[in-house]
Amino acid sequence: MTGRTGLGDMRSPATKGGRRREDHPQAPASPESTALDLQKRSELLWEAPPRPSRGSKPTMSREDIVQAAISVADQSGLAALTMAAVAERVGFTTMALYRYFPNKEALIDASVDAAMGTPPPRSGPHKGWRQEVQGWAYAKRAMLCARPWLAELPFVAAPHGPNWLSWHEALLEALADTGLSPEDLMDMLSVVHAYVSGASDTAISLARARSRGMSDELWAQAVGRDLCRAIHHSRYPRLSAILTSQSGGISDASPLPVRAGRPRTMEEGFAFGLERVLDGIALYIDSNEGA
Amino acid sequence: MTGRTGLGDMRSPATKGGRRREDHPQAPASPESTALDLQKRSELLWEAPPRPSRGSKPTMSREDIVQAAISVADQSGLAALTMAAVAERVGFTTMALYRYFPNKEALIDASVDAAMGTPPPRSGPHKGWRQEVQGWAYAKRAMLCARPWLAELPFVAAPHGPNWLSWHEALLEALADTGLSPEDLMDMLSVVHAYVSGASDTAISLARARSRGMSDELWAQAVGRDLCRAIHHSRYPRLSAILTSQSGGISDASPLPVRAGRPRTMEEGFAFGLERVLDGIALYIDSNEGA
DNA sequence: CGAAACTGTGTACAGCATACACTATTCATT
DNA sequence: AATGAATAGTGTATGCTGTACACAGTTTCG
Repeated sequence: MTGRTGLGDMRSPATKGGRRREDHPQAPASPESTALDLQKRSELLWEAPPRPSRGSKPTMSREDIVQAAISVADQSGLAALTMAAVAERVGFTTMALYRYFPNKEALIDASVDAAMGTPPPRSGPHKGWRQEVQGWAYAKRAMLCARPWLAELPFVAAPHGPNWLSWHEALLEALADTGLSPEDLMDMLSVVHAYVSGASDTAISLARARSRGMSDELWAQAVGRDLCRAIHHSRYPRLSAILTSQSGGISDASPLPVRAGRPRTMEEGFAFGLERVLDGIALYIDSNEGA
Repeated sequence: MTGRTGLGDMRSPATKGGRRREDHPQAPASPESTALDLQKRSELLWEAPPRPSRGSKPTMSREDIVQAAISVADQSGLAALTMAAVAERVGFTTMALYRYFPNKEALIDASVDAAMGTPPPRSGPHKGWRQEVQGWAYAKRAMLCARPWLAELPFVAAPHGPNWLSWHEALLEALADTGLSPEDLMDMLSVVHAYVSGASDTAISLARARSRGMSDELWAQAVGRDLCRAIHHSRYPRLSAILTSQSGGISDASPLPVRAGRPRTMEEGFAFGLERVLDGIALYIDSNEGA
């Protein structure tokens, strides 16, 4: 959900430029072709095509290209992640990349999974589900903030690569000692995942602004400004009341989420929310234990 | 967070095409210019420029253009939302749009806020925070699923328009009888918002697939396929165990989130998670009441 | 009336993903 | 060793994109 900034054009349903022999002008992509696309993408992500025996050897590996793509996105954001930019980084012409990936979408699929990495391994023994889930949540949030461009890509549910699965595996491991049924486990996984994703949006946005050279103060100011418009509108009585409720209200430079009184940092807000979510999960686990 | 599909190129940090007089080749956009951009965008969203007295009257209103943009995105997705497509819809040449909005970003800012609409008004009296928040959550989820392209835009925290604020206002109203402090209210708002956003990603992705003409079965199949790859990998023992845990494991056509045994629908999964979150919030409210 | 300010049009352009034709390379088969 | 097929990377061209700029027509103020 939610606000947005720099974004490069990605993953068009129909191919973007170029010609397409059988493109019906307005057809919304036939179900079959779309489904096949998803399958192809998934296969490309999971199955390395066999190295052909004939012909000259490739200079680079797919992994090299992916690393180049990631470093471009890390340095300059998703909008800068163009085939030309990646090609230049590896010392290729643009078209050479198409020997490694059939299109930009496939390259991004691979880059996303690689950039996600794997969750940090647990150091000691299992410390109990609550602490383990907390650790997972912070790790995931940190990963997203470290590569804010990952969150700029719209969710399509598929394809999901090896690393994506490994984050899920880790969360299931964190929940190992809860004694929940498989169905409940999957649901809990969804809850935690949903909260962490949703709650990280703001931090990710800040990370993005930072990487574009914007100071934290400037960013907070920009975000606070919109919120503060509520103050002068009768349409937002409660928001207005909260924003003016304490200590002289909100200065223009107040951090976001804007808070009167003792200001809480974004991290504190995340931790606070996570505690609520974990409390709710704990309640369910406890009530289940007797059964 | 999350997977992804068709997406149109949007909101580049530096303007996309065209020339830019003072474009330093690699400059990451100076802090000042970025901040000014955000301020300009916010102003465009909130302040209607005064109608000039001289010159011919505009044929359309900004609102007309926005509606055209929304209907293009509704019908054909975000990738199809191009200046040319919008112009054609209103019967203009492409360039005429620039008399109404300085650039595509501004048009999208306005379209996003308009498309978000306002939360449905409460019909009866306040039914207690829990039920009210629940209603809000379902309304927001429904809104996002109805316009899945909204969730394809990456979050930038700013600018936030009038309707965006109105959703927040409504959530605060739902929380009115909790007796929470302003700071706690804002945090609770963040928690609920985060869960709803994050937990709707999958449903939104399905909605997007649907609007592209993909059947639910096909979509579920595509999503399930990746998950099921875990089964054959020793790297994902827990995921694998869950997926094979019951009733012959997961068929290729199983719905997502994939669940063994009694399958739960996506909506049930959302409801389940929401209950956990609300439980956690309730716990906090109750423990606060004594204090 | 005429100048100023505005509206919508036409044209131009750089950047994008990518189709296609090409040369150079390297192995498998003879 | 010689030959031919499959491959790697290059070069060029195309359609689409957002948008700068110059223009023609319209309206209103001085």
